Amino acid sequence: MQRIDEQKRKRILETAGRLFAERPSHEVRLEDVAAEAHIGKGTIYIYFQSKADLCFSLLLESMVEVIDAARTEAAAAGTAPLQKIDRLVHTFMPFTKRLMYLRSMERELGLQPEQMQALQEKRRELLGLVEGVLREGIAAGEIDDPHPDLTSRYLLAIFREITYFPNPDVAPDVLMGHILHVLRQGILKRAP
Amino acid sequence: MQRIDEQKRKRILETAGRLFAERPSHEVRLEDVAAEAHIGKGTIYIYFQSKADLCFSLLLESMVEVIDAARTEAAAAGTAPLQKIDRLVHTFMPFTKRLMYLRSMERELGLQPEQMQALQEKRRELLGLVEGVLREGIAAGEIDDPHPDLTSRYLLAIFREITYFPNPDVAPDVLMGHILHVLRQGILKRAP
Amino acid sequence: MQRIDEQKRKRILETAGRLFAERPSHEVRLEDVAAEAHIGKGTIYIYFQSKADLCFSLLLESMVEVIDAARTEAAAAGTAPLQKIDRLVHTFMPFTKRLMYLRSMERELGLQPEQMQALQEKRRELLGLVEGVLREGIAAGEIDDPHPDLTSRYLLAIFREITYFPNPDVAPDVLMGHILHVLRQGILKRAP
Amino acid sequence: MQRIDEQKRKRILETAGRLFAERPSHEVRLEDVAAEAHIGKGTIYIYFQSKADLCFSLLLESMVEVIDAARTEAAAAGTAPLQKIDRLVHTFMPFTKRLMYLRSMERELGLQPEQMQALQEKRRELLGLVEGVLREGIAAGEIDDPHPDLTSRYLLAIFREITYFPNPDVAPDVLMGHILHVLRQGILKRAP
DNA sequence: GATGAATGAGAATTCATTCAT
DNA sequence: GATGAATGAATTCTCATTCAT
Repeated sequence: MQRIDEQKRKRILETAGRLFAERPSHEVRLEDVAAEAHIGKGTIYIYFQSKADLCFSLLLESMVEVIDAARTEAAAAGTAPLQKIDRLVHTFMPFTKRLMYLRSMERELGLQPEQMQALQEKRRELLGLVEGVLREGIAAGEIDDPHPDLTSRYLLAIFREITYFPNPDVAPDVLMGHILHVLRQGILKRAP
Repeated sequence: MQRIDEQKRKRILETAGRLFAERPSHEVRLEDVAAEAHIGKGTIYIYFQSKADLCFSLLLESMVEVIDAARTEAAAAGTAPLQKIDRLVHTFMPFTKRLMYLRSMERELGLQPEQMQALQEKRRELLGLVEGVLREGIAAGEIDDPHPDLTSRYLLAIFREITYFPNPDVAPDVLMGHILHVLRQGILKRAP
Repeated sequence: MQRIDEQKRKRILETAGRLFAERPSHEVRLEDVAAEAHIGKGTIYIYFQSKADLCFSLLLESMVEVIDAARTEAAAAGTAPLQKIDRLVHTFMPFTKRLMYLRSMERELGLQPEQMQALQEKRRELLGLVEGVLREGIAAGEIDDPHPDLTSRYLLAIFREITYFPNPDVAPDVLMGHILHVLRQGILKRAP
Repeated sequence: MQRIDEQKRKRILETAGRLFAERPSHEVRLEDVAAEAHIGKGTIYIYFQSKADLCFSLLLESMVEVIDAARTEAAAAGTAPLQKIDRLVHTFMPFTKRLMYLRSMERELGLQPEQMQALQEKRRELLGLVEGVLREGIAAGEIDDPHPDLTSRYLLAIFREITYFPNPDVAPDVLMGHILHVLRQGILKRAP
């Protein structure tokens, strides 16, 4: 008698994550996931209730991971706020990329309201981390932002955009540098 | 594919646009489009080669429309650059909203490379308009932005984000005002 | 443009009837029905909403047919009641045989309450015909039965039984003759 | 197939009997049976070769039980034949009810010919008991029935019918009384 | 040109059965 | 012997596309 194997659950999730990163969820057949994970099709249904549940789990657990990683970065002491933002973003990127398709299909998954809420909460948590960094800067007198909640959303939006539609002509460093530049001083010319 | 009745073609496109705005493309059956447009299912295939082609056409022609509208705004003389940006964005919004689902499904459509390129080009044109406004401001000495090409992308990303995930707690005006605020002076506290 | 073809609907129903007569409904794949009817699998779904709906329609329309046929027999004037019963039964037999499997699977079909009721009603109608013949006999002073409603049920039960489990050792005529014999005088010996 | 624990085998059979009495066999998963019997799913396969074999065993052993019980009733001396019939029927009822679904699915089970024969034989045995009672009555000059073999089938058919489709409007006693009434004197009016 | 009936490829899910532990 | 995790065959229904009318 084999035991329910957390390892196997992880393996399914990883495999699914890989495939869902390559193509939209409704083009990924669970049969493919099973084949890639070297398990039987039915096995997936032992660990997940349905395809939607698999997607949801993948989404949620990925967010938990990224939030954990980000929290560590955000907690690092003695760093300038904008630098922290920089770090956070670099933490987000691989996750953002991997979940690209899944995120955009969230509506199609037919998730339960409580699942939607769980995701929503994670999203808020993530935004909260960025916002927190901004607020720290405000508290420290280093940042002047009347709406750090909105700014954090812009930041994530920008990161998503440049992750989903990467521009090969512009090096990521240049990009990131420029974002910080805009954050730092805006784009309005000011008198010397 | 005959092109007899341009009116009918438009009607199909409009109807499809409406339905694709409500739900993801693979949940919109061509039968629904036909029914709503009061035509036969087969008729769609007279005007479009396939469902993907219909989506592509919708996407492309919508972008042409929005670009036209935006070009007019961008050409309006005697307006401050950031104000023009504001105007542009208001022009984009309804289109962005309508194409929300379609955009995020672009990859699933299985478009031909030349179709992808056509869309890419339109996108660049749109970004170019925003970038142009920024460059005008730079030329006029009103704006100081080393990468107006990147800034224009940020702007569109932010507009997309706030369109896709609207936050009912923050009035659009506050939002827009804050975006412009950030653009204007960044978020870094500066000595008085 | 082909028209919705009542002929085709009938053909599907007939084909299905044939297959459902041979084996239990859940062993009959709609694909088989389609193949036998020389139509595409999807065509069935044009004429019927689901497999259950097909089964229901088959059941209901067969009952309508048999009731029609039986009504004619029952209306035939100038026949002795027990002879009428004999006739009715001969009318039922082929239908009973054909619907054998379907009847016994009715519960599995997951029919809608209103569908159940429709069938129930037809069943009552059928029983009512037999009961009616008995009541006629009662009215004519030829029959003495305190519960013709129950007797009609027994009759149908017997017919079903001998149809479902035919006994090759006993000729149908002998069987039928014996049933009528029992109905006529019971099985209790009486003094001469 | 080992036969270690006869207790366990019985428990499985009982549990299965309970579930098969509630819903058709193909809606009863062996997993359910195992769960209800508080054993592992695999254990069933130690005692039975397959689901069909389990059903067959249930059917056969239930019939053995009912035949045993009925034999006792039939052997009771000094009772009028029709009264014995009445008793027999009351013995059958719970079994008939419990096997309702299984009986009607017999054909789906894909039983081996020898299994079919075994069941057939039990069925004959059961009918034989009823027939025996009738023959006793004939021998005793109390009954006048040229075909007690057929009459016994009618009786069982009627019992099955009223068990499968019970009519809440008619009390079982009335029903049974009427059946005996018909057996006693038929339904033909006779001159006084 | 227009239509909508016909088609059939395609995918999620279930569950009897097996077999490693 | 007992278990239950693993397996994969099997089937319904959907919908883009075709084509007879």
